[in-house]
Amino acid sequence: MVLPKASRLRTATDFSEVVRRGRRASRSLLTVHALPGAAGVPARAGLVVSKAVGNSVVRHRTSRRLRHLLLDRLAALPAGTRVVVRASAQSGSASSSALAGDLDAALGAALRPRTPR
RNA sequence: CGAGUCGGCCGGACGGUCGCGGCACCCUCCAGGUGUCGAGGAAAGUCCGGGCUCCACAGGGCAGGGUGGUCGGUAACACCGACCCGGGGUGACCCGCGGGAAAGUGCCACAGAGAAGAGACCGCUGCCGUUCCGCCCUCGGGCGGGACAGCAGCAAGGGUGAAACGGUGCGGUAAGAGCGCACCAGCGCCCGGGGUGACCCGGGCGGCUCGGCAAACCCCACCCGGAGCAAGGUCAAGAGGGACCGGUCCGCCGGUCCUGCGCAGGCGCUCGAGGGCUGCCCGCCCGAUGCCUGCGGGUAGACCGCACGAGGCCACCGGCAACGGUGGUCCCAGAUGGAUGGCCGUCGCCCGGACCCCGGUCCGGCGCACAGAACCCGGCUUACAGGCCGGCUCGUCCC
Repeated sequence: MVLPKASRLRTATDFSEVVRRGRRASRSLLTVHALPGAAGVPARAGLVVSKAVGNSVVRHRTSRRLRHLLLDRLAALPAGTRVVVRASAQSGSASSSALAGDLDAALGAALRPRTPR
């Protein structure tokens, strides 16, 4: 999809594990699933952009935008964390800056410990 | 110059910055570095045709499907070219699911009397009768005209319809009719000429005349085996079982190697289960550590296929053309949770508004199409903001 090979989720097992067991946080344009993992391996991420988002051209443009946004943020995540970002139906018509806002907000919420303070 | 017609092409440009994938080289591999390449005319719809792969060979008949003017082009086609025929246009040119309706069956709504060897509603004509009017009269009647009823004849005219069983004229008749004749149209047959052919041109004869739908069944000619790159192949892994080694609290735990899942039921091993050759029949092939069913469990990874090809460009030659031949030259995406990009700026184009000496300036705009390769080619079809170029035709004006 996206990033350097080492930073991608590449198997269906990875995806279903993160989506099922990870912490979830939603904003209007997207949903973030995050699952902490063992230190030592780099953080990895994957995208889910369904047909609801639009036709092939729209889907690819959306995932490219999300990919570049994700790339900037991946280094800041705790090592071993696995993240799945799901684009919502409205994301197809959203600008990059709007996507960035929602991504930051959702990522922050998903990474916060389950019992804050 | 205006109007039109046909065809070809482009489909944002430049810069900054941060990134991704393939290949080559450097480096011991990874990482990293350098260089280089990286979406479309439709990549789309997946509608045809092929290459390629597997099904033993890719067989016969029936069924089924497809194509449908002719001659070419091609690997092939439902595609392309030229031509023929029919229709439209002054013309360039356009349109066409373009074999057979005289082999058979069927259908032809509504309207209409009648819709295929049909029909008689209005109408036209004759005969007979009733009745009315006019005239003549030797008062018995006669002649002429109208209306109505019956019988018979007709199909010219009206009317219905998308379509009504040839058209015009003359003869003919009670009225008419291809009933007869002339010419024309159509159909069939024959002869001559031209063309590879569809077909065209000319002449003669015939009976007079025959409707449309084949994207209704059907008939004729020709073509078609099936599945598809998740094709197909190599390797790894795996549940279970076995052997060995080590540890042990004697329950077991860990490691290495070999094999490549277990259980139940059924059918079979040349007198053959089952499978393959699309369906059926024939014919044929494979076939025993096998096949089928149920239950439980495991693996869902890597590589090859996979990008040098019916390839692009240029020149010359052959051909009206589609296209072919020869020579030169170039290497041009290859991902696999899926690269080919994100953000910013300048310019260009478009839309709206304002100013303004009709051409510019300024401001605003989430305005700049359709759309993203997935085994590869040849087509078709569909979508598309805006723009460029050329051929030809008609009209007008000037030389």
